[in-house]
Amino acid sequence: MIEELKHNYGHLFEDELLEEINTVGTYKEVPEGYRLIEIGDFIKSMPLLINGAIKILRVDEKEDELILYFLERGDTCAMTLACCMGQTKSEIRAVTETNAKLIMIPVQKMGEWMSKYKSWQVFILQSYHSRMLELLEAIDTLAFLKMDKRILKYLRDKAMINGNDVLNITHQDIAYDLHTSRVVVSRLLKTLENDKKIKLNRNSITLLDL
Amino acid sequence: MIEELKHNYGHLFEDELLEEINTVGTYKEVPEGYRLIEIGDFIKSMPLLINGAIKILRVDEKEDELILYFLERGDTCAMTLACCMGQTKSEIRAVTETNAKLIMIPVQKMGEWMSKYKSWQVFILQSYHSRMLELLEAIDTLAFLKMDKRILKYLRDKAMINGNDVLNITHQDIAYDLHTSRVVVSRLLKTLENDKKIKLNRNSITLLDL
DNA sequence: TTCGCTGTGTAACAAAAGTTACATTATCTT
DNA sequence: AAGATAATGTAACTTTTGTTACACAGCGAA
Repeated sequence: MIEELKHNYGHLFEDELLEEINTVGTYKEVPEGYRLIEIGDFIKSMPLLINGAIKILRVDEKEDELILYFLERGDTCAMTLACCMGQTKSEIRAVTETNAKLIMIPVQKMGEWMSKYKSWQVFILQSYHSRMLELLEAIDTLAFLKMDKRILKYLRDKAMINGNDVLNITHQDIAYDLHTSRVVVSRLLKTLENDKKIKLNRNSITLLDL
Repeated sequence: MIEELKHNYGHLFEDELLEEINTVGTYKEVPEGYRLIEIGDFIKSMPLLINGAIKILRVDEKEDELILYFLERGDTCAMTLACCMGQTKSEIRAVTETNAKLIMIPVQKMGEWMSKYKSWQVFILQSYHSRMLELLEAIDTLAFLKMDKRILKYLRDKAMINGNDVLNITHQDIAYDLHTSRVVVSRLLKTLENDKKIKLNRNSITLLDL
């Protein structure tokens, strides 16, 4: 695991810290669609993403979902950070978007390394910052965009994350992530197809306007 | 300023840190409605709020606004934190909701104190966490609530912040904060009045259902 | 091949929010 | 008191989104 660590985090952390991570961290491989974190979970370890992607969702009392953002290689979950530090429950759901490899770090180490390694401190603060910006982007999307633009943005983000312009996804899946209804999604997708922005097939959507 | 500092932050910081804050910080009194931070500003100092309240807004290219949350006594602006650390521009607008007293801390000190004072480290991380939770609440509001509930929530938050159930505010003001139109606000407020939840007067709204 | 399930297309209607337009009322200015 | 200005009320209409209902197509299992 040390080579993968170096490859993904070598430019961020000094060797000593990489060694420590290697020693106390647990390597974990997770299949696509696995629920890493559930609302209300107490978090005992924090994930460093080695490869793959993770989808972060907000869920309300009625189990209505809304996608917040995706995490990629080199990212960590700031919400988890917060939960670790504050000993509070998770406010979000995390689901693997693709197969993923992670390293789990026990909570106690986080605070310890904060004082010990400047690079870790910077990493944690920057993670918070990035996640904050992603939440702001999610807010912009909700507040300022109509549903057709939201769908388009969602498809583009997803294509980016998966590194593929052909998305294997159903209209119902999109409806869940954007917290709307399947009929609305089908309707707007059809308009996007007529505008030559996408191509629709059963269980797949191809992005055309890149 | 040292007494006010102790009164508001004494339970958080050790005496030595309070002394440092007192030495390097600048005391500042700001009237209601003053723009503390504008989108795109480079932040050179970070504010500790002594009393009063600050409204944090998101603004898009077309100058459309949306309220994110209010800051109160004892809070600091995590977005400012992020900007300070990362040397990036502000992503939000901050306007005093009431007259306010603040202490401005120069950027350089932030990182310095992070390593030097455990209490400062905890304070900064908790601030990030709190602001993160407020952004999530803003997202919930946008994604899961209809406009009538959003208005009611807004009025309650505002009453809480101002410590007064009588709000001196116009329908247009509300429309700006919630990013909708004045007509929509007037219409829904009238319905809320008919439901005996509020009492409407020119330039003021009284909350009835507490 | 037939059956059944899942996914998609679409019509018809309802609800929510946004827009335009104008009347009315309160408050301030002169 | 008269006129100007700002704030509110409301009607009529449009657009956007959500809901219900149903037809039909693709595809795998029996």
